[in-house]
Amino acid sequence: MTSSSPAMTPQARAFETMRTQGLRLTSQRKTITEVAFGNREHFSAESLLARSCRRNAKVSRATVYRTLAFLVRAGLLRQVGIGQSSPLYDPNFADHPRHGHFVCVDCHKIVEFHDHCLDVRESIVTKDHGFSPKRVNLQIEATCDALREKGVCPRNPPGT
Amino acid sequence: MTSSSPAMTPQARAFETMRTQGLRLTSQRKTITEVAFGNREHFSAESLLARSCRRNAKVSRATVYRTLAFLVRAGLLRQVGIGQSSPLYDPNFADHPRHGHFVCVDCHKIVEFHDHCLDVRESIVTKDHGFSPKRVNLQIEATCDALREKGVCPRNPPGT
DNA sequence: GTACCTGCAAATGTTTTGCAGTACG
DNA sequence: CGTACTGCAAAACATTTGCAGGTAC
Repeated sequence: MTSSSPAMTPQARAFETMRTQGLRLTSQRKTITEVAFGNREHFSAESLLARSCRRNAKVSRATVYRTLAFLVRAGLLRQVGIGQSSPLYDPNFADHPRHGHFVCVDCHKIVEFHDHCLDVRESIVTKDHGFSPKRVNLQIEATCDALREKGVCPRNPPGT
Repeated sequence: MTSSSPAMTPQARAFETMRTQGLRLTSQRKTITEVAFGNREHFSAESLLARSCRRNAKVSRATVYRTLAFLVRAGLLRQVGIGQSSPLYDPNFADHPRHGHFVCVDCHKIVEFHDHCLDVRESIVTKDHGFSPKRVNLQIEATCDALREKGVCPRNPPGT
C-alpha cells in the first residue's frame, strides 16, 4: 500500500498527494488539512480559517483558500452549493463519493444518505444519453415528517 | 384558468404573480422577465443584464438582481450551481421542475434530462429517512462516449 | 397624488493575487 | 541554500443596499 489507497484516511491521502506532487508539507498545510478532516461536519472557508487559527496562529486566509483549492483538485473534498451565500465543503466526499444530501427545509440541517438503487439508475440514464458518469451531485430539499406530524423534529429537539 | 395554471407560460405566470402580489409591472420587469424566458438556455445574472439592456436601455444591474430574486422566490426560476464562479439560472424549471443536468466534462455543455424511475426512487429514499421531498437537484458530471470512441462529440462537432 | 420602483454609487462579502520575506527539503 | 510557500494588503468580483428622483396605477 504505497500510493493513495482507499484504506488511508483522507488526511493521510492529502499528505501523500502533496509529497507525490513535490509540494512542501508546511505547518500551515498540515493544520488546515487536519482541521478540514477533523470531523464530519460540512464547513465554510471562513470557519476553516477560524478553527485553523485556533490551533496554529500562523495560518492566513490566503493559505486556507489555496489549500482548499488543492484539496478539491485532489478529489479529497467537494464543494456543495447548499444555497448559502458562500459554499460549504464536504469532508466525507473522499470516503463516500456517491452520497447525496438532504437539506431540511424546516431545521436547515444537512443529512447525508446513500442509495445503491439510485446509483444504478443514474448510471443507466447517463449511459442512455451517451455519457459516462464521473461525478454525481444529488441534493434533495425536504420537509421533516416528524415535525409536521408530532410537532417535533428528532434531529432538532425542543429546547435546543 | 385564472391564477397561475401550469398551462400558462412561465413569463405569463411571472406577470400574473406580480399582479397578484400588488407589484407594479414596470417596463424593466417586463423586459427582464421576457429575456429570462426568451429561450431555454441557462444564463448568468450578468448575461441577463446585457441582453436586457440591448432590448431596453433603462435596465440596471440592481433591478436585474432584484427581479431575479423575485422570479426565484416565485418558483419560476432556479439557480443551478454548475461549479462556475457565478451561478446560472434555469428558465425551464417552472415547466419541468424535476429535470436534472448532465454537465459534459469534455465540452462543458449542459444537457437536461428527466427520468421517472429516478423520481420514484428519490421519493422512496427520502421517505425512508423521515423526510418528504420538496425539491430535487441532480447534477451529473460525465464524459462524452462518442468523443472517446470516435473522437468527435455530436453536441460539439469539429470546426465549431 | 403617492407609494412603489429604479438607477446610481457606495457598501458588503468572498475569493484571488502580487510581492517581499520565510522556511522546507 | 535555493526555491516554493506564506502573510499581508490590495485587487478583483459578485451581489446588496441606501437614497434621491421617477413612474405605474
